[in-house]
Amino acid sequence: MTRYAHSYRLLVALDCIIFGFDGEEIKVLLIKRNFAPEAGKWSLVGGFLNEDEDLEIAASRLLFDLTGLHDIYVEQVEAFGRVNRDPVERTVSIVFFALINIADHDPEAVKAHNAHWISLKQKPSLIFDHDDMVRKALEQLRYKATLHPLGFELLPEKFTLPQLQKLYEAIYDAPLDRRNFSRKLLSTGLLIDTGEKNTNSTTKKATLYRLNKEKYQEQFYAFWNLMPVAIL
Amino acid sequence: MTRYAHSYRLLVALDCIIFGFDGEEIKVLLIKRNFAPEAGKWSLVGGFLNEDEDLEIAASRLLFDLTGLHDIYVEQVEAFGRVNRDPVERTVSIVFFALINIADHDPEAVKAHNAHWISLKQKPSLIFDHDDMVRKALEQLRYKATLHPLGFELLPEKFTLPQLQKLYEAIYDAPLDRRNFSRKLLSTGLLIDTGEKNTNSTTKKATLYRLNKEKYQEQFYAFWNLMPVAIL
DNA sequence: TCAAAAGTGTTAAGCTTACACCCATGG
DNA sequence: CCATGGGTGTAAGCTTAACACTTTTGA
Repeated sequence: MTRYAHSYRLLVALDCIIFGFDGEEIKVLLIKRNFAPEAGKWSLVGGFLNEDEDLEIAASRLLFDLTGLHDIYVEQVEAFGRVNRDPVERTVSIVFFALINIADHDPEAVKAHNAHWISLKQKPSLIFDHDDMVRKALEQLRYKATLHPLGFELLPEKFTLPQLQKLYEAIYDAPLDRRNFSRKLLSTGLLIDTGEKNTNSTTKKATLYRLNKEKYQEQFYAFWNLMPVAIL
Repeated sequence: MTRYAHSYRLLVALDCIIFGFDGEEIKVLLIKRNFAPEAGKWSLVGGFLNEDEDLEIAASRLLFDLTGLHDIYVEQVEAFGRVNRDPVERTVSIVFFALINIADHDPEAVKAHNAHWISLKQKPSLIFDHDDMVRKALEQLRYKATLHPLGFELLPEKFTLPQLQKLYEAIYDAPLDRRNFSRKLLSTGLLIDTGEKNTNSTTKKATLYRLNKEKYQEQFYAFWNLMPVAIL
C-alpha cells in the first residue's frame, strides 16, 4: 500500500457517554478504573480504534462489550484532540453518546468492567478531559431532544406519560406543566394507547403507551419543539 | 515519554468547508488539485495534523494559509473515519466549517492554492467522502443558523436587510416573506441603523445596519427561532 | 415616466401558557 | 377515609403567517 510520506501518525481512541434513565434521573455509565493510567479514578467507557474498524463500528464494539446490547442509539459528538489531553501519549478521541433503556443492560458485563450507573447530578470528576466530553454530550442531547423525538430511546417498550415527563424534566433539569405536556405529546400521534395500565403504581394506575414507530421514523427529522424554548 | 503498547497509530487529517456569501448565493472554497492523490479533481481544503497542534489550531492554520484571515468563525462538524475513505492510507479526518465574509479573503493566497469559490448549487463531485462532509456541514450550518444568530459572520460589517434576507434564503434554499423577516429581525435589537444608505443600488437605496455586538454576544446562545420551523 | 427594489401595518389563526378540580387506588 | 399520583379543559396573550400598496431612484 502506498503511504503518505513524512507524516505524523497517532493514536485514535473512542470514548462513549452512555446515558440511561431509571424513572427518576439521568444516569451515565462510568468506569471505576482498575487499570493504568489513572487507576482508581473514574472515566468514561473508552478504547482504541483498531486498524480494520470504522469509527461507528468501534464505538458499537465498546458499547456491546460493556452493556451486552446491539443496535442501540448512538450519535457522534465530536473529536477531542488537545495535544496533552492524554498524558501517556498523544491521542485524539472521538466521542459518542448512546441512549439505552437502563433495564436492558447486561449486569454481568457491566460488573466485569467495574462500571457503575451514576446519576448525572452526583457525577464524580473524571480523568483527562472526560468532564468536558460529558458536558458536550449533554448539550448535544438537549439540542437533539428539543428538535427530535429521541427521548423514547431511553424508555422501555411500554411507558406512561408521567414517566415520559420525568424523563424530559431530567434531561433539561427543569419542571414541566403536566397538562400542557400531556396535550402536546398526545397531539403528536406518536403515542399508542396499549389499553394496559402500569401495575407497579401504588396509587391510580397510569396508562401505558408504546411508540408509533412508523410515525417516529417519518417524523424524526420533523421539528418537534417539545420543550419550552427558553430552556435551551 | 511512556507509550501505550500494542496500539495502532494512524494519520489524522483536517478538512474545512469554508462558506462564503456573495450577496446572492452561498459559495464554498474548493481546491482544484494540482497534486496527488487525485490530481485534477476537486476537493476540500485539508491537511494533516501536526505533532504539536491542537485540532482547532491546525484548522486555523489551514484556514489562514488559504484565506489570509485570522479569527474567523470556525466550528467542528465531526470526525470522518471510514476504513477506506482515503485510498492511499487510512486517515481519520476531523471536519470543520468556517464562515467568512467573502470580500475579506486574500485573492493571492486563494490563487496560490488553486482554490475557487464555487456556488453550492454548482458544486462538482469531490474526492473521497468530501461530498458527505459538505452535506453534513451544511446541515449543521442550517441547524445552528436557526437557533443562533451566526449568519452575520458571512456578511460585511455594514449590510442591508435585503442582503440579510437573501443570505437566509440562500442558507435554507427557501423564500421568506420580506415584511415578516424585517419585523422579526428588527425586533431582536441586534441591528443598529448606521444612518447610511447602500450606495451600490441603482434603485431605492437600502438602509445599512451594523450588528449590535454586545447584544450578539449576550444572545448568541439564546434560542433565536428565526426561520419558519417547517424548513428544517 | 417607467421599472426595479425598499419599506411598511393589519388581521386571523394557531399555539403557548397558566391555572384547579375530580378520580382511582392501596394502605 | 385519606394520601398520593393520574387525568383532564379553558381562557388570555402572544406569535406567526398571509397579504398589497406606496416610495425612492436611475435609466
